[in-house]
Amino acid sequence: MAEHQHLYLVDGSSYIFRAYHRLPPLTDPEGTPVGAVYGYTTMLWKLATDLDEADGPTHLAVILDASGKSFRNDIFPEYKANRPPPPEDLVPQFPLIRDATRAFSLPCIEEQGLEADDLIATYARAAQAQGWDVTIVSSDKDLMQLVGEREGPNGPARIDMLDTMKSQRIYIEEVEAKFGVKPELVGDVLALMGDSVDNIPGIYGIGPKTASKLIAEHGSLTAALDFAPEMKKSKLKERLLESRQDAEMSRVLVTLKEDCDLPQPLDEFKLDGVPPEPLAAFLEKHGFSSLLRRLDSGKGSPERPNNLNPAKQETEGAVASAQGSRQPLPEMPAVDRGSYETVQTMERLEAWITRATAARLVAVDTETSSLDAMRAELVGVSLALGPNDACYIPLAHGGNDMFAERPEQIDRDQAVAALKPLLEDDSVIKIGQNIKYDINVLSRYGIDVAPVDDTMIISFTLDAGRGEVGMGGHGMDELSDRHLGHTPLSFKEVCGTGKKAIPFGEVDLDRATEYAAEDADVTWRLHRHMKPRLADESGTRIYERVDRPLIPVVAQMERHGIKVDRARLSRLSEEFAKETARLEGEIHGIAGQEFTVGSPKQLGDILFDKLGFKGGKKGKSGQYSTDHSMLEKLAGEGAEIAKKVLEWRQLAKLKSTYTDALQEAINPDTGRVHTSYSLVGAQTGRLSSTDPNLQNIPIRTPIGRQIREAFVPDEGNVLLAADYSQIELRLAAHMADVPTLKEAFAQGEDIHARTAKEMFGEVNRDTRAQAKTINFAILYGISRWGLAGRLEVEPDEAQAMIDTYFQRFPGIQRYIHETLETVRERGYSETLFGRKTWFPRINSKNVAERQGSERAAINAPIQGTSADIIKRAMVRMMPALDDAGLGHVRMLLQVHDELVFELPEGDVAAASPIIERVMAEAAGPAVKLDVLLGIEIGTGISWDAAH
DNA sequence: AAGGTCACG
DNA sequence: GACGTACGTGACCTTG
Repeated sequence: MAEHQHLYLVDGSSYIFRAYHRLPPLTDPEGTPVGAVYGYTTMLWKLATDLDEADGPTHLAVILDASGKSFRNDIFPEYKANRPPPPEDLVPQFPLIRDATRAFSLPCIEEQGLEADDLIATYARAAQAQGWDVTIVSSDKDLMQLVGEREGPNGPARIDMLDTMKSQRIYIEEVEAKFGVKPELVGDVLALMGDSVDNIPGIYGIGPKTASKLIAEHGSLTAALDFAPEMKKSKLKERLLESRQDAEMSRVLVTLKEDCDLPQPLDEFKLDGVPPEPLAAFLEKHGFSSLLRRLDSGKGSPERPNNLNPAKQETEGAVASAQGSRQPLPEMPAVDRGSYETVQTMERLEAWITRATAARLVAVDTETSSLDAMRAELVGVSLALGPNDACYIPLAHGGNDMFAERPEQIDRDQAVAALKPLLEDDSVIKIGQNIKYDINVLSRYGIDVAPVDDTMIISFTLDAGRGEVGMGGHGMDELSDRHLGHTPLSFKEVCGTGKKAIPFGEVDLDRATEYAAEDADVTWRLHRHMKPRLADESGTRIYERVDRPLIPVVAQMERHGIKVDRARLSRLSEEFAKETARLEGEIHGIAGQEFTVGSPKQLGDILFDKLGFKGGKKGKSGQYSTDHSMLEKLAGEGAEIAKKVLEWRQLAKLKSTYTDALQEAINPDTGRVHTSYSLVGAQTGRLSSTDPNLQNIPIRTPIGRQIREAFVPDEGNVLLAADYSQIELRLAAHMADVPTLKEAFAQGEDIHARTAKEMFGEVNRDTRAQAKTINFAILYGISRWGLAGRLEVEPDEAQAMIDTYFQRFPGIQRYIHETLETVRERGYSETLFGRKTWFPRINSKNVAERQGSERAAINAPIQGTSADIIKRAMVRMMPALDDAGLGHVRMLLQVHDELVFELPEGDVAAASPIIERVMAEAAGPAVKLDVLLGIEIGTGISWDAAH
């Protein structure tokens, strides 16, 4: 009797996508993401060592999708065209899958022009024909067409499937349960359903239910389509008649090709034990130490012989292994600026590109003529592959100076063309310090830099709040000082400062190389130093899944920019100029003298000394306070001059900060305004916006709103503004677990009115306004004096309100207490998604300092969670719109709880529900909220009109 | 460069 | 008894 043979065919490509999404984002000691590879490795381990199991494999091969187009694209060019690009930290794992397979000494099959499914089908049929049993390790629904039944001892051999992720075998019964038809009809069902991920059209409006019903009733796709004319009138009938061709083409697309040429004969798939040496080297390299120990202990197999459940069970072990096994990093040699190369020939450039491609990790820095990425000219590029292994490629030095001799340099276009494949190579990670800048500069030269890693953002993930106040502590010079004990050449030292400053393009090449190559070198070193800390300090999740994928998204928003109506701003500027001039005259008249109205010092002296109004001095400067609340108070007492100064200030502010400045900010090439978002701007994880700041455009007063009317869509388009309604209060309700608030949100109540009712028993304009103030006070960390000041009541009364609030909304007090306890103990707060913010002064002896930290610490988890949620929505937004054929919708702005889009008017109906869904569901699946996230959407021909 | 003020969430 | 009083930002103006 022939020995029983059982072939396992592993669908490698589909496995790693699922492993990526199911497993935590681990990184190896060098900082390369390996979560999916780890999952894949444990699965292979289990399979390859299951030889002795009853239903285990005697033969095994891994089948992968080859890159590039398949024959299906010849049938239908748009096949798989809608696929969003794979996640950034998954891309570099693809080549590692092949490494892992080779490490097990297993065959790894892929063929240009064929998909893994076709090879699997072909091998499965070939093995079946020889009387072997076959198990397909996959859960892909297309492959379910192959599943068959063993029809008695002499019938054809069995083909089944194994979903290792769910530890589930898929036999014919499971296929029938899923599709309502036998496996041979599954293709007919799929042809009707279509598949949005693969862009198989199917028939619009027919989903899995209708499709399987039709096929089950009529017995085949052709029969169902033939029957359509006899159906009674319905939408379904119309669609079947209209889209018959689509369905027939879809049927061809979902058909598996079962007669490919076999790249390797079946016999070579024989399992013969796993040679330990290459496997050990692989496990060692990637820090999979728990697997390595098992290998060393000679067991050769994981400890669970009976159940197939590697993924779930291995998760914790994986974390432990990736974190625990890391050896101390080798010392890096001191920075030696003399070691850097100036690359001046194509030959040398090609050599660097070849080495960088092989290294799979390269630090990149661009030198330019401007800090504004949307205007900067490329002056040079530096690369680093290791400590003191860096170069500078000058591209536009000396070009502007007609008298100096232009130093030898590679032609810029030629260099850009040569660098493009490297900078776009999926398997090479480009490290940058604030790489969003380089992405945007290079994007204007036709290079789409990806995948990327960013030392500034890694630093922010690890150390937000830890640095000195100001710069935020994530600039390169500070990081280099702090982590490497090295002070790099500063830009000032190289280019000078103030009037004597020269553009970088005029720096001589030796000096330029020292500066530029050092920046890349230092960036590479910082990456080596900090990236592994992410795993050790539980920063990987927020970095890999939120902040890092956000980089290209925000970069694109910046490149889009937003159109601004210059003429409209100019008219407003004129109006404001006239008004301020008039007011200034009147103010001088009342004061009885001329003075600078814009000087708080002079104004204070006029008001309180000359005119004799009562008011207090302020702080150490000894200057009178003249701020809004003080002027309001004086105005309330009848001071005409205070009213006029208030009005003057409003108009002067609007003119200088908005109507004048925004006109200046219009980019001459694009005609639009391109802000720059900082991903490390706010300690809580919020973005910030600069040059110009588009997150503080006026909205609260009618006069200010006129500025919003100048933000407009392109012709034929509209602006769409979508914002989270009361997101921070909703999050507070969830995080502090406040039943009353949660219920109020669930009922869709006006939350401030509800608070007023709880607090004062009565809802009117006054009590609602007070309640609103109290709600915000809670979010910001309350004090009786602060609240008293805002509500203009006595501190005792404010304290009574706080007590009532805590009583009516149990949970809040506990949240505040527990948050502070944790922060005092650990030094940092955490959002629901694990983002940390450090509070180094939380235990300060200085009371003001300490209490300030306490208030910030109460607020940070709430503000930070809200920031995490909208960031997650931003990351998912374009793929979701793309899927719906709305890839042309442009996401332009983010204002903390609001996203602004530009799209053709006709697409509003299609895009709105997608935008709403992505935003509303952005917390999941990582976090399940007890409250719904409400989204409000508006559209219009200006940003103002969209609200 | 610092302080004051005020625009936003 | 001090210390100042709501969280997070960025831009502009005046002053030293």
